Amino acid sequence: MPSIRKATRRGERTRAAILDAAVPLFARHGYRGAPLSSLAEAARLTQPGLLHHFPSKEQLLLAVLEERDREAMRWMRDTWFDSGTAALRTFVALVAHNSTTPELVQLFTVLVGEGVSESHPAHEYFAERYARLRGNVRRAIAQGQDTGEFRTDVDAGVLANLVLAMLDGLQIQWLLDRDQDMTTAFETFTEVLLEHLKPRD
Amino acid sequence: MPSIRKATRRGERTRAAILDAAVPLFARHGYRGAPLSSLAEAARLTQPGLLHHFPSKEQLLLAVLEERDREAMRWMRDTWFDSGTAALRTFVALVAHNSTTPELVQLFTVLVGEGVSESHPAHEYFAERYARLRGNVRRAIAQGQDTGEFRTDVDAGVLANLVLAMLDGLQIQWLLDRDQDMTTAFETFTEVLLEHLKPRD
DNA sequence: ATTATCTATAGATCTATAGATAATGC
DNA sequence: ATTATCTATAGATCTATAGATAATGC
Repeated sequence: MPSIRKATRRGERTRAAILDAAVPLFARHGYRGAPLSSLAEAARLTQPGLLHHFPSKEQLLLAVLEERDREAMRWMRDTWFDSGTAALRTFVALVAHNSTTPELVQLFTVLVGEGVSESHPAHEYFAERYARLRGNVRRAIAQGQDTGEFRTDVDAGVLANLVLAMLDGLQIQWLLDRDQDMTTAFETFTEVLLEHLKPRD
Repeated sequence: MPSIRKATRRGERTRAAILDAAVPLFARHGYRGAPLSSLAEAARLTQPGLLHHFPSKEQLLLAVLEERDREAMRWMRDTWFDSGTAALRTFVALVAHNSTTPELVQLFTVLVGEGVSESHPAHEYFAERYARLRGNVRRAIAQGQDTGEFRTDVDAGVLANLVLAMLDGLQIQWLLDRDQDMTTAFETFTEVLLEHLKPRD
């Protein structure tokens, strides 16, 4: 309290409120389907009021993605790198966790779909995000291979592709029909994969 | 020629031209990102000229999806139902085929992403499409289980989810980075799955 | 004094309709 | 005669800017 400058200056609070308010709207309607006016209204501001904090809609989108990505990363920090098996099983826990936050799942699914378009402001962002995630997963699997935990005659990069693809694909189906249980499905996938990865004699 | 009424009445040709011209634009920019004016221009019409054939942009979108779905279905008709193994391997061939038509892959990936939003005009369409595809895949696997080709202690419905999810997920990664070879990846997945499905002693 | 927020509005763009003109095909 | 296409435009909506007013915090 004494030496720390009051951290909640008004601007910071408003900025955070805008980022929070934008999540459900971008999730429900996508970037192109959510007008600035509705984003501002959700944050209890006028539209120029919002633009005082984010100079354009594009920059707001990127700020939302970075903010939510940072939070998602925090969730699974540290857990990964004990063993390859533990790393893969952590993804099952991640999927189970995601089932409790449909809004965030929808945010990323809707935006990555839009973002496949090269003309979309988050196209580069998603390309880089996947490259990074793929690298993380690949390294976890390669480490399991190095320690003799996993068989070595399979390409860790390809397996990383499969893991990420399964996450995204199951989310799509779940969002289109909540009866499709993505946790059970991903659990099955993970066990099939781990069985396959057992070193052969 | 004699009794068949001239099949290419002008209206039908224009309608087909509109549907064809819409594919690359919806693929590149999504439904919300592709204005009617650009769709009309690509079909060499004015905007009201286009709306003479499709009374609204929504109806045009649905017509495009149904048209392209019909074509995609034609591609893999009949092949499926010989054996469960053949059915699953057919999907590998489908992925290889898809690699040659990035525009169509992008069309469906971008639109299904947008379509996850309940406010999107194709939301219902995609929900039904996935239910139908899932049923088809599930039946192929269940048939393999009935004939003793596959082990029976796994849920065919869950496996159908996995197969469709993998298709979609790999497409996303491929579209974001064409270096990600989805055919090899899907082939690996299929072999892992088939190995797992071998009946145990 | 500086930062946040608002009112007002420019300027572009978007879907859809009305009604006139041109082309087509029985 | 019917269908296709066009011109013109209504009416809504969208992003962003200019400039005035209100609130905040050293």
